[in-house]
Amino acid sequence: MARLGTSVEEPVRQRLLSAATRLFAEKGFESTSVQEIVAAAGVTKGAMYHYFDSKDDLLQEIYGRVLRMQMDRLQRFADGEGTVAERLHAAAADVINTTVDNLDDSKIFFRSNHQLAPDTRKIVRAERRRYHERFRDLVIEGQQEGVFRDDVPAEMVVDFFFGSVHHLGTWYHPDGPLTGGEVGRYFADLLLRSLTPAS
Amino acid sequence: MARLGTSVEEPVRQRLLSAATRLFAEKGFESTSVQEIVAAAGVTKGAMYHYFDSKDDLLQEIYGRVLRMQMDRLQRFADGEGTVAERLHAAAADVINTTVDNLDDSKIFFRSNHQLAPDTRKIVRAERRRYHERFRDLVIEGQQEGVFRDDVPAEMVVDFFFGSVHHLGTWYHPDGPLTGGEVGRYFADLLLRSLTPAS
DNA sequence: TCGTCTTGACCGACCAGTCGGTATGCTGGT
DNA sequence: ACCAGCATACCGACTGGTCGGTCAAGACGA
Repeated sequence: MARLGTSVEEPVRQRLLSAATRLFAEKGFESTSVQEIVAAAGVTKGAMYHYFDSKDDLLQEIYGRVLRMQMDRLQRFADGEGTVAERLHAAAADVINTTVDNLDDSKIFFRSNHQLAPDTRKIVRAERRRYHERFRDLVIEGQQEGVFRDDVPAEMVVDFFFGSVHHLGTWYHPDGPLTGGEVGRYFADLLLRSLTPAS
Repeated sequence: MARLGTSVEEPVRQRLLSAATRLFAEKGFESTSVQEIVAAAGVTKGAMYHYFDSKDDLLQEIYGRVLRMQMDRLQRFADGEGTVAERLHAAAADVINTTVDNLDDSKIFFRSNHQLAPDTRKIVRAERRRYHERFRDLVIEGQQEGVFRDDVPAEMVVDFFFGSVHHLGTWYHPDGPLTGGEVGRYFADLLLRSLTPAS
């Protein structure tokens, strides 16, 4: 069933994931009941528990999706062509863009950490650390080349920048005056300038 | 009651507020039951509902406290002495310091917005906007004087910086290697440098 | 005795998750 | 061509338990 191109309807599993993402982002994980999720997806509880082990399982699925996407995109830009400054700028602007394009995912990702099962939380944290380290290595690379100032630890720079990314879910509205690309360019500019050595 | 310096024990109201703050920060508002709060404060539910209207009332009280403190401190630095660059640097470093010193408050403040009653949320948002605007005005002042670069909107700079503040609750640990003062200095440096005009 | 403070049993609502059952359709033996 | 056997997909009433909040009654200082 559901042969390519023949089915207009999303499969049930996907509908559940979409509904859960929207609701978790809007009202938070704890304030969303399973009943609401299945109602939004147009199925019953039984169907949900057929596809997922638990409500937490839905959340884990969302985390996995976000982690995979973030890492993929960072790799692509960090290992790309150009000077280290160009690569850092491109990677930074892309993170903002991706975050803005998947705002619901990002809201959940940054706000629901403490709802994860301890084991899952450990995995997420480890994955997240690898991600930050890849970003940090770009900064260190620039510092060693002498094109970035090195009187602030690279870790600090990364935490500084990712704060801004994290924060996007709080203030950015897709129907506001700014596109994701614009915010991405501004923020990447600010990051690069804060790294410009004194002349 | 509770005359200054005479009572060794914190009054019940204060104990409840402290316990709620600690628990909300640790496990989140929705995952903390009233039962746990009153147990941690060493009183019963009845006592709590004598001092507070509801669980939400506790949260509102915490928000009010944070809002008042933030605004007070910003005013003091923004209206202080020195060049605009010095004042912005001092204000920025102070926000970080205050956030780190009251990490539980900050975690709650930045994570529990969507649990607020709609009316309260409106008030909090308005107060928060006034706060951001005061900060933004400092940036604009520097841009008009020509000591800050003005090719990035001041609002963007403020959102960029407060993201980093917001984010502190996620990664900063009081018993880690960095003091709040150090983080404050680093972040304020990064902010000021990102505003340095091309020479 | 009056008002403030505190108690703890209790309430109805709601929650995540379970379970017995049904419908559908594929598979392979005849 | 047929049917028995079985797996997948789904249903929705139900359960055990927790939740925020209430209330009548007591404790106690003024």
